Amino acid sequence: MTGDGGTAGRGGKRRDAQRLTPAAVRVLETASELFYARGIRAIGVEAIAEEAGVTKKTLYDRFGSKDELIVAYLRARDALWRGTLVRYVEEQVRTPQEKLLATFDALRDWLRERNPRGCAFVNAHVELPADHPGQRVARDQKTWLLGYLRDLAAEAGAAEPEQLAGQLLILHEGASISHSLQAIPRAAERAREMAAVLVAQSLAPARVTAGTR
Amino acid sequence: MTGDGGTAGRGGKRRDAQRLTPAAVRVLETASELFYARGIRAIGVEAIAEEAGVTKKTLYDRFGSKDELIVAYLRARDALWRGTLVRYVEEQVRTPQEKLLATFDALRDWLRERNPRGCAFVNAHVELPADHPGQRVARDQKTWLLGYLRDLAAEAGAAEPEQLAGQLLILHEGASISHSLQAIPRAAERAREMAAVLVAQSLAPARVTAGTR
DNA sequence: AGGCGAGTATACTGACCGGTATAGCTACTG
DNA sequence: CAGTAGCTATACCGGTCAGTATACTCGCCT
Repeated sequence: MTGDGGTAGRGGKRRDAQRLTPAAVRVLETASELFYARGIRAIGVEAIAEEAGVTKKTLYDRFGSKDELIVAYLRARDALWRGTLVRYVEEQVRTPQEKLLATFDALRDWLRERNPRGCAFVNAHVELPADHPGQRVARDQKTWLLGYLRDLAAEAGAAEPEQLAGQLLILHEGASISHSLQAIPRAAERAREMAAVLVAQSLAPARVTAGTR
Repeated sequence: MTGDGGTAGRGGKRRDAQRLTPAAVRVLETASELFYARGIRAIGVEAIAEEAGVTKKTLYDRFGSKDELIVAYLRARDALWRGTLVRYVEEQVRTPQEKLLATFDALRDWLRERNPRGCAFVNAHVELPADHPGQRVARDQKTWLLGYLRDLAAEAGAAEPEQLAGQLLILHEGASISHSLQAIPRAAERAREMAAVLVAQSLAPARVTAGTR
């Protein structure tokens, strides 16, 4: 027993929903699909409720408002991608620098499988107003990824992990968008090729020195 | 010569508005600012008309519908960015490979000056439904940029211009998005650094004898 | 036994938004 | 001089959408 039980002493009505009811799970799953596939602003709560086989009342009882549902959607997606990425990277025995490159393999699979519209956080950032709580989730996601890449870069012995991580993040975002726009075939693979060059360069004492400064 | 992107209107109706009336110019300028700054879906025609000092009737007389106004906005922005980029690249005497890198300097200035929300076409692509006519304008923009980069790459004597152009496009998009998300400071500069490495590598492979023509 | 959490069903409100209608004004031009 | 292009002003329509209200059912847990 977590002991948190609802001993009525609390005035505030908490709806944080750590544990979701079955209906809430369906709502969240449906919302995730529709928000991602057709855009957050483009889809209404009515459509979500209907598609989830739930009444609007239930939706509002569980999530409080569309804005909160949006945040829940982004958080769920955040957790999903983090898990997928880290699992992919750690899955096999790899050298640290192979791990850095493996993040692009993970991205390739992720985009290929069921994410034609690119990064949900970038999309949310574009769609939502600047002061929407979802913006924070989106930024946190990028901050986390940057940190993860930095850690891997440091582990690999990069000369300047922070800088390399920044470069790789740009490649991730660029590949994601280019895929979504269908501007370039196999964008993730191309980003990986670039990453390979940069990682190699960052690990080898400067030789090329393209330094136009 | 880049095969120009085309965008030739097929069997267009009237109201193509090559020459805009003074009121139409104000509407388009206002719409451009508001659509870009706050999002296409977030802003209504009423707000645009009011801000432009124009009645809704005039707006509809000139542009027909919000969708057509959106297309006009995207086309105008397309022309603006193409002009700015090409002018920047051709402005000074540069070697072909300096031109490739200069596109990132142009991007840096563009983002720094008045475009904190990144690429308007990426934003439009995210905001608009898949079958919206604006999607075509957005894709054409990317196709043009890819072609422009390919031509510069070929001019510079890159081993595989198409491939290099694709890489550089990914870098452009990645820098743009990273800037917009404020995930990385000086994203365009970092993208330029990466581009420098890739360009150097693309020109140097298999002892090219560096025929600096 | 009974209370409550979770849910269904349906109807409703209030705001906003894209687009239309009507009426009138001014300046140019054939 | 009359017609028309370009414009203002205002009111209105129909639809959509977030969110609320009411009333009722079912099953679990004290």
